Amino acid sequence: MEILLVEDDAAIASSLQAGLESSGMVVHHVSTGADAVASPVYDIVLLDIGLPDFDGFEVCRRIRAKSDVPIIMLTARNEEIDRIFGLEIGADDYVTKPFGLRELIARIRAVTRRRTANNNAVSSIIAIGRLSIDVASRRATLAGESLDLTTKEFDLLVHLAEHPGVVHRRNDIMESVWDTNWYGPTKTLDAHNAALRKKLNDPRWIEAVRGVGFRLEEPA
Amino acid sequence: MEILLVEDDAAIASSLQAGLESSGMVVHHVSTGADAVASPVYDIVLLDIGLPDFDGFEVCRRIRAKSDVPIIMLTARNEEIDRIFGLEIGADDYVTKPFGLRELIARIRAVTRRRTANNNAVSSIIAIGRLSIDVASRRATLAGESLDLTTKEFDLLVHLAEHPGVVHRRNDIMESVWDTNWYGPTKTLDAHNAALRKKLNDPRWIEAVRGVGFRLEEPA
DNA sequence: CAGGAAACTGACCAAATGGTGATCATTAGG
DNA sequence: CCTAATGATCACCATTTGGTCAGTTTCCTG
Repeated sequence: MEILLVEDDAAIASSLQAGLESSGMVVHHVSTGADAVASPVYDIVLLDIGLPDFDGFEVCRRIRAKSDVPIIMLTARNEEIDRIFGLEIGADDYVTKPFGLRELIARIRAVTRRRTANNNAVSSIIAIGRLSIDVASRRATLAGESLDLTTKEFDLLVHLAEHPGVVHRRNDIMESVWDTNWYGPTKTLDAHNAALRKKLNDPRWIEAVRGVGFRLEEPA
Repeated sequence: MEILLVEDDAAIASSLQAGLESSGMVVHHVSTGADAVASPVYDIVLLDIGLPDFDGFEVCRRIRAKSDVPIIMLTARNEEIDRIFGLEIGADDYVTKPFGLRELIARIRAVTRRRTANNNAVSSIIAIGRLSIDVASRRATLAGESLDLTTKEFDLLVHLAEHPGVVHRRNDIMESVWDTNWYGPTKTLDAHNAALRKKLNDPRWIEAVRGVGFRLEEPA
């Protein structure tokens, strides 16, 4: 865990640095906002609000402009909480002085844990050529354009997209999307398939394999 | 208040245990570092430094690796204080033997009080565009304006905001906010959802995904 | 204890969605 | 080239779902 500590008070900085390093963290210390903005990207930023050159809010904004790194603000007075809040800068958390080292470490862990947890939840994206499907947020885009799909259309697309290029049998699709493996005389699947094809613009996205089922693949 | 007492001297341990229990605390006693590390999490740990297997510093470090529980070190000799300081292990306080029971109890109270007080001063922020939510202090602002939300509205907002952009199923929302996964014919969720939308000014903040649930996202 | 805010509920409505079968088009195989 | 089988398309109808609202109950505060 590599930390960027932005703090102009030398006493506070060295004490924090010692404490954090004894917990196995690597601390890079800078004392001005300019240095902070110019620094490479670390795992997390601890940012004091009272800085000599420009204030912590501005630093926060500039870091955010180029990176998504977690930021914890260190604030001296309680009143500053309201300012943080009002400004709606992109900090992940804040700690008010005086704070214990334990508090701070716990916060660092919490923020990074939250970050990675969120990333995991978002990483359910299927990409097939120009087609991109985010299963968790139930959205699909084609060549950057958002597709407006109904529930069944989306489920059908996901089922096909989970194994692009392979043929899915009608029974399997019915089981996965409609919770029944019975494919009667109805045209339900075909109807939704048709709707999906139309929204994909090019019907070749979904190829019918006669007597078997369907296959999803990017048109040549 | 449940206490984990880590002490290998049987005489000291039983005397401490009796004293603490007469003050209304529940004491779990183990006599080795291995047992201490393997114990579940209690409200506070009293940790003797002179242990038979590995020393108290090591135990402290290992407990810290997995938990944020307050720790008070019990040290026999004054010189050890320096070691505690120098090592900056994550102990919250220490008392030197011999110590009075009254003093120990006072320290326990002080540490736990400090802990909870600090927790109040520390908070975590979820920011989604112009919307900012402070979960701990239960406040939300939109474009700098404070939002006046009811309990359920706030809980609902937090649940959605923890994963912005992803679709939350009605069942999941009910479970998280209402402690029931049953979504009957009632319109409870919809009613609160409507109220929240109104307070967010723009109904597009919360998008309904038909047949599935809801998604929170900043309107374009 | 009274008043008011919050929470819950069920009825109602409008719109989106899904299912159906008739009909048309295409393909495979003889 | 013909036919049977399969897939595609379309319009229509029933159902489901979400949004709104008003009325009632519950809870909290002064």
